[in-house]
Amino acid sequence: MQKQKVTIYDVAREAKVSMATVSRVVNGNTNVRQETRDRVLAVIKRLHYQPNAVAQGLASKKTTTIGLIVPDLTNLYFSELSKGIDDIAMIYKYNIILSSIENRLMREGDVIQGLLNKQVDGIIYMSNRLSKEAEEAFLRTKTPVVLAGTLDNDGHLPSVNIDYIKADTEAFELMYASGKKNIAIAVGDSEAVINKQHRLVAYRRFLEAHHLGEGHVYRNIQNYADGYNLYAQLKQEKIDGIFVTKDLPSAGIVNAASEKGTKVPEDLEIITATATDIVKVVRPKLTAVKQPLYDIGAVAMRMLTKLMGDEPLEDKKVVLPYALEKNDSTSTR
Amino acid sequence: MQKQKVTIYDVAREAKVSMATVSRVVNGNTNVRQETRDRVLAVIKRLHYQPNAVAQGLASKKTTTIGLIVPDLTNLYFSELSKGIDDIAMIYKYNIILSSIENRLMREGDVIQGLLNKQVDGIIYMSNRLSKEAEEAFLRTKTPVVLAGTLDNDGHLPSVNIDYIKADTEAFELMYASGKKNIAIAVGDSEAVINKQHRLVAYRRFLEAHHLGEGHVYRNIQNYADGYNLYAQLKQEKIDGIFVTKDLPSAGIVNAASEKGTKVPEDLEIITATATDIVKVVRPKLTAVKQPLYDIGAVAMRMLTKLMGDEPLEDKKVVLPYALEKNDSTSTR
DNA sequence: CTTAATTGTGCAAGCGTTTACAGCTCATTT
DNA sequence: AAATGAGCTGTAAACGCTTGCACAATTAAG
Repeated sequence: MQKQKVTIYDVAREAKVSMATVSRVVNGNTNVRQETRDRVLAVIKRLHYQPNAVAQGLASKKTTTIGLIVPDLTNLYFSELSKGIDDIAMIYKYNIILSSIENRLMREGDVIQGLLNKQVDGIIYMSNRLSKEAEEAFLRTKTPVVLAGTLDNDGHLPSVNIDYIKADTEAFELMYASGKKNIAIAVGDSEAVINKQHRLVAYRRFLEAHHLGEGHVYRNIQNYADGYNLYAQLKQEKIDGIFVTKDLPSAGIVNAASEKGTKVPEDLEIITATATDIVKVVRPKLTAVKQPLYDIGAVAMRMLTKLMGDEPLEDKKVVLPYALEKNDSTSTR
Repeated sequence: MQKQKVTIYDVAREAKVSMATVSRVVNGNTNVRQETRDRVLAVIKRLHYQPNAVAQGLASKKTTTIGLIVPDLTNLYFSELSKGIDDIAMIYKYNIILSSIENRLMREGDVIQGLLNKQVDGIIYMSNRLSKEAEEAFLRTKTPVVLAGTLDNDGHLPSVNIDYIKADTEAFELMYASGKKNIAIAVGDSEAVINKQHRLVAYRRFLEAHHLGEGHVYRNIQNYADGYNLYAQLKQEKIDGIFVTKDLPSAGIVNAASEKGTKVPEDLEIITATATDIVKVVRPKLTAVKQPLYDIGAVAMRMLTKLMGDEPLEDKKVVLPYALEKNDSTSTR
């Protein structure tokens, strides 16, 4: 990169004003005579002047950039969230630095430190699991942080979610209502806060409420193949209803069941916790908890803009409504 | 943001050296005595000094940040590409500024200018369609640009792709070989370079080669519903084979066909141009062109690092191999 | 033991902005 | 007519770092 072509200084010289005045014009400061403003704007246009955001960042200590921490973009759950974040960020003219924490090339703490070094004005974090080092880094820094579709253990950090316990309970009860008695749950990362402290808790409470015994918890069910392969075990353990936290494994189960002659929903009901496009592609269509992913992202970003602008937050923990979308993998009765 | 806690100046004072030396240590410059280096490193550690990347950027004119322009992250095609880019970027310690150009809140030229103002060291652009204003902006700037899974009209910009004409032809021939005579094509944006100058050209050539007449081109087939609704028309026009550029519409067609009693692949064969997870979820499984999306992204990013480091490029246009994955939506014979 | 070459280190001038603060010009008030 | 104050504009000091240049210290060569 060579020396910048046109700087604020060039504009100042051409417009016969000081850099300060040019800066004021660029930043929309009102304390500039209309006539002067017009002259400066004309020069800016003529010279194609564009402010150097890095220099602005250094001088003003604001970069209008936020960090977005995400485990896996190819997961529709996170990409939908990202879209909501991105749209609101664009409205408020923030750029997003994307930081993937999926591959273990870099420690999560270093990723966050890198963002902080770039002087981001704020951070949005999403992951099934808030790592200890991330949590510590967040509590240490003064840079605002919001969790989107993610929960921390002690609830210190601002976050946006749905009521997972309520949603899951509703799902379990739906299957129970159609007569299923051997209802299981399949989760991805069983140590993730959402699973450990919400989904699995809901499951246990459900079992107790109806005296259904120990139940069946399947862990580490992450992708299509995991679901497909899980089917054999479900059959063996005579599972007649299952709640699956991820969309792809749900599709795997359904497809395996269809191939092996198990009727869905008559012999096996399935509800998935994340309604994505997958849900309508697979046959039978999956009954699913429809999370307002886009909105979760959008609200999280809006919260972050408030925090970055030192505005007060009404609620630190925002809970958005969900819907249980009844399709063909549960009985319609 | 308050004034930075620990600056290079603090470290210099504590270590009894000049800022210049601290800077050299931080940047791994070899011209520092081991003893001095150790002393400085010790102080850095003790004070938890972290360099301010914005100041570094201003002084060095390098931000170790690249811009990534993408139309829609929830599209698996782009998120797979992004993953490849991200991984390589991380290896080379570049951060990624994500810029979505899907919503029309901002003109594409402004998005690019914003990236340039942030002094990104390079840009990777992906989109079905390289807009005129983007192309002009790219040719004007000295900042290196690489296209990933995208083509420009005149081939001036470095890019990474597969041979679409070859892949599509292979797909058409596969259907022709199983006896289909009324083969159609369904594209998303028919004005996109890839479609207009590659896929549709391949289609026309195929028709001519086998004297199949005018053929049928369906345009603007973008999502699941578009595909689902297209089925009626296919039936009416007695289409017996179709090549679809996107994955979700393909699934829509298959599902509609199954519901309406059309047998796939006996009565209707379908090949999709982009093999994503969707392909294996839908039944029958879709025959698909498997593009090496991750690799396209990775290679594009690697090319960009070379351009940013002023290294020479062996090839300006990289063409990666693809595979035609034969599944159940084409006859196995 | 001088002289030349090779490190190692500091000085200070940037990089392109923002932003107190001060000062100047006029209109308004007394 | 002097004083007050509002509205504009300029001066210059940051912001935190890199880097060319000069010079000191060390080592190698003659």
